[in-house]
Amino acid sequence: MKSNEQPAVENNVDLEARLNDGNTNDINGIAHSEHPQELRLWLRLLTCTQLIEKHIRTELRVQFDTTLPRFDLLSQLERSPDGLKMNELSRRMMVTSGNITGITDQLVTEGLVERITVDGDRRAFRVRLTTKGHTLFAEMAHQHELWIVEAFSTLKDTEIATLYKLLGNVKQHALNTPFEHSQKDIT
Amino acid sequence: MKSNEQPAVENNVDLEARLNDGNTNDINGIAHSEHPQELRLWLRLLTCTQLIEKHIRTELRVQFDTTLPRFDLLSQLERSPDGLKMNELSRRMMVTSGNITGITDQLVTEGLVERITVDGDRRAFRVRLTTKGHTLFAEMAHQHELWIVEAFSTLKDTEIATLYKLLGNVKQHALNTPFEHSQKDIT
DNA sequence: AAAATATAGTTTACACCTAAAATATTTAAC
DNA sequence: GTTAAATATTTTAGGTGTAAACTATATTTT
Repeated sequence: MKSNEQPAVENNVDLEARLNDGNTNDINGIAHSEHPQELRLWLRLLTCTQLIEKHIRTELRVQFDTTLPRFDLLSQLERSPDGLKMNELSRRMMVTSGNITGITDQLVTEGLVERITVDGDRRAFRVRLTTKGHTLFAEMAHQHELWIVEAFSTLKDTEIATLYKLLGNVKQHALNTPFEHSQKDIT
Repeated sequence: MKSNEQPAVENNVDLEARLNDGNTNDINGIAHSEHPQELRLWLRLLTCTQLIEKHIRTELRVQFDTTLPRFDLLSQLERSPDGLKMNELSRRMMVTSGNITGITDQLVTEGLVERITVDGDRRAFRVRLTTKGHTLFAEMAHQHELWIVEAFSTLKDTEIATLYKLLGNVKQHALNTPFEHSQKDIT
């Protein structure tokens, strides 16, 4: 009776399946395809992020009836008592400004943030936490921290530090290597 | 003249902004909030994944006029000459089966995959690469590998191995800790 | 000052993604 | 052998994400 198994989490996660095993290599194709190490790392990075992210999304939905993007936006606002402009939110959250418009609309409807006009620039708004938003975010952030700590509880402090440092290199490299396409060399 | 700066990539990425600096800690609030290390790591992990993923999405769109989910689905099929059932794709890609339906529809329209009936089970389909799909995927996968190798080119082999191993621990921990909610202990 | 450009934000069209309900079929139970 | 439960897939409704077009305001150029 295979009735009550875990729904999807118990299963293998085979994102990492699309890789040559090293055995099944065709004899002449070895030289050109000598980089599966990076591919493996990328798929694992992706899997880790997705697993943790899905967990957080579920908890936010079940416990607070909200979503990750909304939480993230509140999170950005929390340390800016005067609020942030829409384009500043867009930049910090690495999403398009159209997207910020939608999420902000949701949060305004829920009464958690408010749009405030900016003196001297009638195009712009500042988005600011309401009292209700501030209070609610505090609760959520506390829980959120517990989930994250749990997610990495399998690592020692030194290992966390190592991960942090190595990923810092990856991050900087990504930021310094913008796009092949916008590489309009001035030469 | 601040005219032609890089559009968004040159900017700081401030996902990691929502953290106590360690300096600005209120004196009495130190004890309870002693876990920002994990939070920092999480935000950095997220930033790395997002930067690389956005890059890949852009390249796939510009160079091949396709999307990451479609590429991923083709990728899953590539090593299964007989195809995979929808629910198997769903499991491997960690997305809902409804989602697989949509992506498969797209790929069928593009002529890259085909739905094949399964003998003895008229509910199920196997999805299989067409010749066209197989050929096109080979090109894309080659480029994809180059992008990924580039993304991690700042790391030494030993560092890649370290990252891979530590993330393996995180992944296993996430897989072994399903959901607080579905934790129906048999005890 | 008028014209050209840049910027802030919204809207539109479309792809993804989810959870939940609906369909169709298969398997298990009685 | 009919009913009940499980399985495979699709459909539906709604939130999130993008790129590109659009509106309105600011700034720069001439």
